[in-house]
Parts: sequence; structure tokens; C-alpha cells
Amino acid sequence: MSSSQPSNVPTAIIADDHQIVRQGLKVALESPGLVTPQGISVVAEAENGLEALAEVKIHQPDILLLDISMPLAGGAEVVNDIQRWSPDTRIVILTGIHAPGLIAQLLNTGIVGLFSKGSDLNELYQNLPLILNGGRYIASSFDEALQAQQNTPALTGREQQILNMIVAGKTNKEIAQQLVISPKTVDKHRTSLMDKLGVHSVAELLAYAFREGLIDPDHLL
Amino acid sequence: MSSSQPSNVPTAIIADDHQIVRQGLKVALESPGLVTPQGISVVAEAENGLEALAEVKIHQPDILLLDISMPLAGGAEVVNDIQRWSPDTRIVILTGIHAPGLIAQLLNTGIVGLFSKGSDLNELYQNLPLILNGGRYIASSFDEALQAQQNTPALTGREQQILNMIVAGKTNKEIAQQLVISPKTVDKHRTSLMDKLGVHSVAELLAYAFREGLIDPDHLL
DNA sequence: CACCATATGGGGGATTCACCCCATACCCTG
DNA sequence: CAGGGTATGGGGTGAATCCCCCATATGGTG
Repeated sequence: MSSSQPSNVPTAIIADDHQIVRQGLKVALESPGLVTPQGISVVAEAENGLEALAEVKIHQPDILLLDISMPLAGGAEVVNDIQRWSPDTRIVILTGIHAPGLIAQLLNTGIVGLFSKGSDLNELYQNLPLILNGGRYIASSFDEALQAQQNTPALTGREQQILNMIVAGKTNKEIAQQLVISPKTVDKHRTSLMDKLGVHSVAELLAYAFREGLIDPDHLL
Repeated sequence: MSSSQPSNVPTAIIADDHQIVRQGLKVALESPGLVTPQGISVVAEAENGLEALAEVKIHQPDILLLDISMPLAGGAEVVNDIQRWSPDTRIVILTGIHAPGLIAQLLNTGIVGLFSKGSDLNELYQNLPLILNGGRYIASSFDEALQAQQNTPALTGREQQILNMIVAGKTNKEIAQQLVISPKTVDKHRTSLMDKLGVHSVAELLAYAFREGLIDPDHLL
């Protein structure tokens, strides 16, 4: 594939649901000298997660600049999907969200770059060459989120599962039926869950979950 | 003030927490011919609500391009504050959020333009002259949100108040103490509230409130 | 002046939640 | 194999919830 030949201009795909962001990034990447001497060739754009996956499959670019808060598939799952279909594409995340839970999920995927939309984008441009050469760069603006994540106790799979169902408005009984376990077991998980998170009511639990980015307000009910 | 003289180039302030958006908008507004023959002069930028307010106070621009999801003061309140300090500035909202509750709040302020970050920004550029001439334009991508809003029953002041306190994790008893009313009255309001909203538990209530943009996940607990 | 919406207050009851106690079973790791 | 973590169950208790019933007072509106 031509994209892996270092003598050629590197290829990139931009995925962001806001047209103005795509346009600005495209201009920056393609302008010679800003990122690399010859610039980076933007071979496609995508405005949602599904488009991004499709375009990456087709073009197999060197780099994917990806916003993870997009309609039609977003978050860490898209990253995994994309890596399965184009394992050589280096995925760089550009996001405005700093929720500790989401950041942690992303870092557990194979992303090689993480930048904040809120900071100066020169940080992105300056470190893209490093990433093109096989490096990895996490912007310092995520340090706070990473530290918060370390202070957060890890939930077990079952607890995570039950948290999602509580947030979806289900009662212990409903959860029990759906998981084919006893309501008492659900209650037990719920208790240790709230104990770990240090909350004492459904309302606090929900607020916590939203703030940490553990769940997405959109795909509810 | 020079900004009100029609012979001059119109002045604008851009407020968005993402540098790349500000940059893209600035280029577009200032390039002659795209919006107006001579372009629009961007006299200042702001990356949060407080900065936006401060800059508008100083420059009293013809137009403020405002993203309402920004740190340090966001949403409809900022709009009201800004209008108080610079009543002649025409406020145009550019947002990626379509939550019906938030949209309705915004339209109840004196904004003269509402555009979506997700759609083609030519819609914005083409209608800015209209807005400069005293017109008002709401992008069609908000039609769905507006219709959803009309199908939503209106909450009374007391119900809205109690909803916010429930979301903040307070119990009926705590709410009663704070409002100096009986817990039974709180319970009554809570009941009619959930009845109006068609939900049957705190979890569903919270999910509803988040989706509708009635509350902000950040200033919780 | 009736009428209606809103806010206030209460009784009662079924359900659910929050949080203790307890035990068994599995898997993995030292 | 002994220990730790996870998942699975159950008993029990007090608090809070959801949702009925009811009444009164107030303000606006036809």
C-alpha cells in the first residue's frame, strides 16, 4: 500500500461532526511546513462514526484525526472497530471532553495521540511528526483527568453492567429479571457499587455517572 | 459609538472555547465577499462566558457569535447578562447542542440567530447580512427540537424548582426544610411533576432532565 | 361571582431503596 | 492449598419513594 512508503506525503482522514473544525484542520494539515515540510494529504473527511469507519476502510490512511463525541457511533468502541479494519492507521484523538472515565477508556485502546480542542492546536501540529514517526503523545491538559481516574476505584464488570441499567431507570427487580439473577444479588451489587463510588442515593449515583462520562445521556430510555 | 455607523465595516466578537473554531470563523467573517462585500471585522475573541461578557462590554460590537456550551458561565444566563451590558449587540448562537429545553430557553432571550455547528456553515454566512440588517434567522436543523419542546408540558415554577433540587440529590425532607414547606407538599409537587413528564422513578427523572438540557451535569454535588 | 390553576397541607399504603447481617461457589494467584 | 476477589443467594430493618385519597387558600380570568 502506498501509504506506508515513507517517501510519499503522509495521508490523513479527518473525522469531526463540525464542518468548521474539519475545514480548519484540513487547511492546517495540508499547508506545507506547518506539520511536515510537504504537508499532510487529507484524503477524506467524515462527520460521524460510521462514515469515519467506512472511509478508513477504503483509504487505509497513515493517520486518523478523530473526534470521539460524534453522532452514529462514538467513544472508545469506534476506535476499536477502526483498528480492526485498518491496524496500521495511527489514531489521534481530538476532543473537548475531559471526563476521566472516557479518557481512561480511550487510553486502553491503541490510540497514539490525545489532544484537547480547548488548548492551542499548535501542540497538535508540533507533535504530529513525532506520531508519524511511531511516537505517542498525550496532551498535558489531560493530566488532571488521569489523576482523577487513578483516585477512582475500579468497578467490576457486573457492577458496571448494573450501573448502566440503574441509569436507564430500571428497578432492582427488572434488572434481576433481565440478568436472570435474584433481586437480592442486584441489591448487593448496587450496594457495593455505591460504596465504591462514595454515593448514597440514586440521584448522586446518576450525577456521578454523567460527570465521569461512564454513560451517555443520549442513548437513554 | 462607531459600531452603529452603517458606513463602517461591521464589528463582531467570536466566543467559542475551541481555538480552531474561532480561527475558522474569524477567517470566514473577515474575508471580503463571503458575508458582506467588505467583510466583518473581528475585534475580539473569547474562550469562555466571562471573557465574552467582558469583551462585549468593552467593544460593544454589532454582532456576537456565541457558543453556549462554554466553561465559566454558559447557557441562556450569559445571553441575558450580555444583553444587559450591550443592548445593541445582536447575539447569534452557534451550538452543537439540540436539547429542546436549552433551545427553548435561548429563544426566550433576545437572540437574533441560531445556527448548528453540525450543518453547513454557509447557512450562517448567507444569513448574517440579513441579521445585520435587523433580521432574525433560526436554522431549520432546530425544527425537530422546537417541535419536541411544544409536545413537552410546561412545568410550574415550583415544580421546576423542586426538579432542580431532586436532581441535586436532595430528599423530600431536605427540600421541605430548604423551602420551608411541608415534606408532604414536596411529595405532591414531585408526583405531579413526574406525572407531567411521564416518568416513574428518580432515575428516569434524572435521565429526562439531562437529555432535555434542563440541568448541567457539571455543577452537581 | 363562579371557575380554574397553583400552592399549600395531610392520611394511608404498597413498593422500593439503602444498608446491615450471613453463606456458598468459583477462579486465580501466591 | 490457603487466601483474595468476584458473583451468587438470603434475612431483616428503617428510610424514602410512589401514588392514591382528601382539604384549604390564593390569584387570575371569563
